[in-house]
Amino acid sequence: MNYQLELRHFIYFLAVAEELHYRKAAEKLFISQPGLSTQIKQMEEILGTQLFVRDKKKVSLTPAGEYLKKEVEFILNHLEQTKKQVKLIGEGQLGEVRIGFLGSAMQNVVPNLLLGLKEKFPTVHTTLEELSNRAQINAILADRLDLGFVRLSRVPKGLDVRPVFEDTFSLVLPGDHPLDEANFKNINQVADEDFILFSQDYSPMYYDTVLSICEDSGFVPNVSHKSVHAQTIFKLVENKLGIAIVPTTLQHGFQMKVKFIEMKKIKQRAVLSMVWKTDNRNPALQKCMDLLMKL
Amino acid sequence: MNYQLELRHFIYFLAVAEELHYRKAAEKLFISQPGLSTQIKQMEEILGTQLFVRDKKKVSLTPAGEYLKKEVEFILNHLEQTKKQVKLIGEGQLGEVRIGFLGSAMQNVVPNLLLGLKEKFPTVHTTLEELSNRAQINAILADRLDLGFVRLSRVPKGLDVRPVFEDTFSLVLPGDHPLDEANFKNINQVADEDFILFSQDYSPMYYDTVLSICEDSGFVPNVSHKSVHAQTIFKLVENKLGIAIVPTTLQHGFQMKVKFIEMKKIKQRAVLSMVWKTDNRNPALQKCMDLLMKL
DNA sequence: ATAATCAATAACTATGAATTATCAACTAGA
DNA sequence: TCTAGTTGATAATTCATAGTTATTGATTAT
Repeated sequence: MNYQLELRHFIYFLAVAEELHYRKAAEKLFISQPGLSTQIKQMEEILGTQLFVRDKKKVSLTPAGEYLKKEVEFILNHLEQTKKQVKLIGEGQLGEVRIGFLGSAMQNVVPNLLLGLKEKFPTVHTTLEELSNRAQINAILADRLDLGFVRLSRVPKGLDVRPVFEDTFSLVLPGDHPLDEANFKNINQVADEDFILFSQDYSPMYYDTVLSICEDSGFVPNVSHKSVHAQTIFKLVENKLGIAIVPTTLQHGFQMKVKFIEMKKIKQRAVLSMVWKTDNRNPALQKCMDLLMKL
Repeated sequence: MNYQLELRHFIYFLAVAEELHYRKAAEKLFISQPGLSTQIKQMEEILGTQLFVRDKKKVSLTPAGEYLKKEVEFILNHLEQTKKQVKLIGEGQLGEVRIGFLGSAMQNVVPNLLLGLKEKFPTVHTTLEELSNRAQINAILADRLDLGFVRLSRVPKGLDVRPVFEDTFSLVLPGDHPLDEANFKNINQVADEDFILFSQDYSPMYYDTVLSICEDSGFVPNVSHKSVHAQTIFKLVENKLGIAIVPTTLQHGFQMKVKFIEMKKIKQRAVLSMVWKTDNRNPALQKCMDLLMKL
């Protein structure tokens, strides 16, 4: 005698409220009329209110039933929507991917990913945050980020990495520097200059790589300044406070009195990788990764 | 294996989503852990989506589950509200009463009813419509009105009537008419004047009653004008186009150069009755009627 | 190792939804 | 005023399945 309301009740109720006829409603529901009768009666008992008036030969709604009908229509409709949404999210057709990236990834990889997402999965939303390598790794481990774009060769256990973009390095020189594309041969030519590099803790891999480039040429660079922003580095070069070595694509999007000399011959590459938590179950992330494989 | 989603599923789901722990959730729900496990699994099957990730020693929500949790919270909350509302409407504590009335009922009975409702059942709303006797009867029969205030002695089958207010009749005379409260004795004194009365089809009972008043005095009135609005009748009297006989309380609320002489001695009374459909199940109407019994 | 704790699985029980069969109340034709 | 044919409500029964107990396998902690 202490029953609970169930969706079944609502569906049955709505059928009767629409047909105002038990037998016809029962037929529509593919159940027997007595079953329907008892369920409606039970429902009235649960709610503590008469919902239908069964008068001589005709069924009609009470005001409470009238009210409930509207509500049930809303609830069942809302439910149907919810079911669809849940399914879509489960399939990764819908949802959110939280992306972190190094500033240098914004030149190329991240915009392409966003464009691809917009085209193939327009219902997948993204949040973007520019973060250092370390900050991205921490955020991913703490489940505050789904996907990161970093320059690291090794990542903590539980995370997966995969290179997505390889870039040559370019020398960054003041606009009026004697060296140019034509007379540049070897990085030894600038061995005595001051160097401006990205900070180690912003991207140790980059730092190590640049040092190894110099090492391969037989000198140790004199690092006078370190920074975390390309903008700052270029500004320092422009003001003749030193020269820099940066990933080639970084040059796009800045308007500075500096010149870039791409060093195609040196073997080191600036590798941008994506990182994610191995057990991340965000289905929208899967769609993202599929897309990145193709870029 | 073709199950239906039920509210039970939602309640179970929410418990697990909150506890993120099957055994604890099951305890909270007073069911066994295996039962809970199978129900959640079934739910995931119905929705076609994983809702929880059961990893080494810890349960967590998938994005789809995260979304569903919010929706379920909303739905269950909305449902609880609805249940309460339905109960209240069933008890007549809430709802709407559609009232029709003759203009003359607005002087006294209807305002008192509204005041009483506001005090005792502030959640019962009303809609008001000034309508003729006939229009009210039709509207009540067609279920467009719950309650009417009419001047009729007989009503069609299926409707109930009950007098709610008895009023004496008053003579309405131009302001400068020789007759007044002091020298008035008998309606015979105005037997030769022109009479202005409410139209028969607006209220046949009133019409008959006025005629019977005259008849009792031994004359047949000369009816020069008929109208449906007190305002019009008073205006005509003011302009000396005739005199009128109206229910006494009608005089309130008008500012006219007319004088009223209450005829307490004549036996006829202007009876205002309430009418309603015998089988009207609007519980808010019951509250209305209870109130009117006490007025 | 051992014990403890997690969720999942298997076999079983028992609740109660749904069925069939029937009834009582009413309507509409002969 | 008889049927015959509606209507929804009851009663007895069947049967699906939610929920139970008992157990397992996997993992963690001591």
